[in-house]
Amino acid sequence: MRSEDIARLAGVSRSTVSRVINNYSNVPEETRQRVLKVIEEHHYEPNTSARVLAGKGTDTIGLFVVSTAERPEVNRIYDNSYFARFVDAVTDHANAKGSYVLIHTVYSPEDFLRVKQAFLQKRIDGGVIVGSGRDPQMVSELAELQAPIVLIDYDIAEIIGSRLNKNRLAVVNSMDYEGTMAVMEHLIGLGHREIGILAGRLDTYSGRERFKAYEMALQHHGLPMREDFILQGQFLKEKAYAEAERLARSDKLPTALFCANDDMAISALQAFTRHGIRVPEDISLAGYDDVPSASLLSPGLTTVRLPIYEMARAAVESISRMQQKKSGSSFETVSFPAEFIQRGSCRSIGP
Amino acid sequence: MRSEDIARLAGVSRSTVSRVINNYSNVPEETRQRVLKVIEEHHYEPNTSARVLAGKGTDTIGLFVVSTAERPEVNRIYDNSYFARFVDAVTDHANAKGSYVLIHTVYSPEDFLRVKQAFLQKRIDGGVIVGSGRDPQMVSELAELQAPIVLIDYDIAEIIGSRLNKNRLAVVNSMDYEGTMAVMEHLIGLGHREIGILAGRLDTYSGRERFKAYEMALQHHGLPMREDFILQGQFLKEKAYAEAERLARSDKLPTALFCANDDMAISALQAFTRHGIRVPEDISLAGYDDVPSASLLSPGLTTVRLPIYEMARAAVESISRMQQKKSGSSFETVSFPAEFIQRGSCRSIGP
DNA sequence: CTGAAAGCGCTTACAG
DNA sequence: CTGAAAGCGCTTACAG
Repeated sequence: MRSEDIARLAGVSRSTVSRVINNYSNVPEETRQRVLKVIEEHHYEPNTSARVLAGKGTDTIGLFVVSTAERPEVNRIYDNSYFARFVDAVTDHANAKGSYVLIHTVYSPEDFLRVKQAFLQKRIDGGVIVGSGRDPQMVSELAELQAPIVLIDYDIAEIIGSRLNKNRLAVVNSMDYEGTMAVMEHLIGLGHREIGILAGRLDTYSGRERFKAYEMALQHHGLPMREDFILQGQFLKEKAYAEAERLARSDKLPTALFCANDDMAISALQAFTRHGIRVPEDISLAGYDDVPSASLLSPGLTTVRLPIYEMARAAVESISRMQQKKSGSSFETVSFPAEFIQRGSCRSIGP
Repeated sequence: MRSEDIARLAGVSRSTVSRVINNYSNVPEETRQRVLKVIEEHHYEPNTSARVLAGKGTDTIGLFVVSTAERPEVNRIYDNSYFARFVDAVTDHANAKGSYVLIHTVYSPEDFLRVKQAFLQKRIDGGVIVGSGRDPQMVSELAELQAPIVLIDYDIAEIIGSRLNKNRLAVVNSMDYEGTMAVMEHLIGLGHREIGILAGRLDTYSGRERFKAYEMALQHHGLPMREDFILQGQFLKEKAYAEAERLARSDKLPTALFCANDDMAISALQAFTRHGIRVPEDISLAGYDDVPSASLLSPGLTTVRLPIYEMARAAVESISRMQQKKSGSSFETVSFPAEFIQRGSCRSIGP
């Protein structure tokens, strides 16, 4: 069934059918109703490819999850609490406002080609990129696409300082520095002076911010920063487990360990438990993100809630806003506050 | 940049450009290379809408998550461990074989209209439906679409028995009955004779199968089935919490409670803990699905691993297979075994 | 208010 | 081996 069939059945031209579909005002109510009736009766839906080819939007936003560090042979985004939640949140917001979401994950250069293709082949009206990390090459290639793009968790300074095309580009972050600061102040307030960190990927904006805040907090309070208390977990569960295990086997434990995300904190907890180190009795533990499991552990994990839902909403809204304004170079940026969440995994240590 | 530009630059016609893009064999190597070179240099990508309109596939599969029972005003798929994992798994498999995934969730009739539109508007080559439950109306509307469709977790008998168009329709399930049986046998083997159930949605295939197996196991072993030990949780966390709480307050507890999914088991655990009922000392608890949190709880949750990854792979492969064969009515169906996983939440009770 | 016509950017018989 | 042309199903100036 094509618009031509509808036109014939309703006794009008294809032009008129198109006008009622696209809500043109200059169609008499009587005609509109007649056409609408035929459309309904035949469950007619206009072919999207034809509409897009004729100049309409796709009503689809792309969502691209970049995770080049993981091993492609294993489960891909599957099992990564952080990414999975972004996918869900973006989908929810986009669907709620009537857009479809086109998803592709990126684990390899070929995968990245697929995201560029999604734009170049005009499959989407704009795209949200999660996890571009510190890949200026990737970001500049995306910016050249000239399509509405939202980067989630990306260093704004890097964009401002670059020769990047900032036209129709937006960045959505959360306040990782402040969030981490809250954890550190909490720990220090509880009397901890030997605080370690299980750091995330430092080629990631959030990874760097969380690390910086850790350093700053120690420095601010005149606390020592010990090399052996700095573990590189790279936001990966296995890596974090190995690092925590290494710490567990060493002769000296910090009294508290801040983990740059919950997945790593949970891995650390498992490693500690396996080595007979109790949380929080022997070591206090804090995470970041507030994944669903965080509240289920015993003790509950003290952490920071990452405002994923709000960030996803901002990203989706940003895309449609940028899509509206064809002209001018808009460069939006938002940063959402994160909420410190105190549970039982950190204890007070007396003097 | 359009194919015409490439043609001009390469000194050939659009026909030839199209032939090299589509890998026609009758293009001399020399010509092919010349065209390819121009394409590369200009980062040319053919417009998908035009290709589709001219008869090519969309290289996109739809993924539709139906969850009409939840309240739409709250977070949507976000926070539902089961659905989120399917989304991830299907995306991974589809992306790995070069397909995009178009997602839309369904919480209302309007949302369902959007999934039908995805087919009718020719946005996708086929679709995977998760959670259609026992909605014959929905399923028959989908079947009429005549597009490759895979139903996940749907009663095959209902399709066989119906006048449904089974052309290019497939069903992917897991062996819920057997999986539940394994849990029940385990419980009974541990000496439990008073076993309750926190049931899932009975308008869902898996919900019914798990309930049936529960009944059958009791019956087979001559154990009583007590009304007050049958709780309706509907696969919903809050509902499960409330029901578990009601049980906790009653004067008589079963010695073991089988929960039709892990989310509900976790809710029950929380409710019990809140009421001073210990697991497994006061009551043994088992779940289903093996969500990531299941192994993190203390005690670890005894459960059944739902083979989501394998099911997703089968669904994706099924779509492409059905898409190939244009002719004949194919009706595929697969059911994956589920694996019983013993952890610490069920204890042996002596005679 | 409305229709004929051009155009969107491809693909693929068809003819040579 | 290759090009001209028709066709995919819409939308939107344009003219009336």
